[in-house]
Amino acid sequence: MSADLDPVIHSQARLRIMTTLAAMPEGDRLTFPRLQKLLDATAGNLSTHLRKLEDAGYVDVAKGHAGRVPTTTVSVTRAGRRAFEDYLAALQALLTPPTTVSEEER
Amino acid sequence: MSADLDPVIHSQARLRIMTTLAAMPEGDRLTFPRLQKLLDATAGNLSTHLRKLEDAGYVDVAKGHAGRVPTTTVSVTRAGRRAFEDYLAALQALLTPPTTVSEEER
DNA sequence: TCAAACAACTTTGCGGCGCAAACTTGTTTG
DNA sequence: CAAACAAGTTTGCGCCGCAAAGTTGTTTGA
Repeated sequence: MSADLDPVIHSQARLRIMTTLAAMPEGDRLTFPRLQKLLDATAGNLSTHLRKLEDAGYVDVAKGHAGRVPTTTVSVTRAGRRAFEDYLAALQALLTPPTTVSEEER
Repeated sequence: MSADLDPVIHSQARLRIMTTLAAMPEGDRLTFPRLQKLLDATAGNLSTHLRKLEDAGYVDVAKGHAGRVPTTTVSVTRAGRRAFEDYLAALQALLTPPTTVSEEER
């Protein structure tokens, strides 16, 4: 009945990633190191989480070059924003207890 | 800096358990089967999650007898309520992005 | 009266997840 | 040219969550 929380988003780390990215104006991107610092995550950790979000189509990970140094940048996709909104709605619903439980007895 | 989400609470299943129990008046208890039905969980699943919450001191699991049938009842502890509130606060904080990121460059 | 079905849990087994250490590739500095 | 550094990625391992199977005790029905 009640929608499940998207497991791709429901995890401390990825939830923070999504929150951070979704707060930016559409189209804006963050560099990998910047995001890493913001979240205070290890690179390895961030890398694997980003991969998962990417596999789900929630973020776009692009390898570009800043000067001659290869730099990875990240942004939310439309689908990502949508999934995040859905997640928030589901969370809201979950945190609202079933309003004085229906009258089905034991 | 930002407080972490209590991992004991941050999980679809246990979050729902805590939400349900915390919505009840202090001292009220739910039977195991009732809770199981409310959450639409398997007994095994519910059992292990309750154990974890119990180990953390967040719920009180009592084995009593209804008539002559042994019945397990559950309720939140004071510590549980407190932990749940803390969790909600931490979640709120997490979902509020770092308000236009501090001016530490690159 | 005794066995078969049922109720209420608990334990087990296993696949998947998240983490940091270790590795890779490329760049700058002494 | 080597040593240190930066930016990621891959690997290995321990923990987690799930449902199937098991346990204990009770009710039903032949």
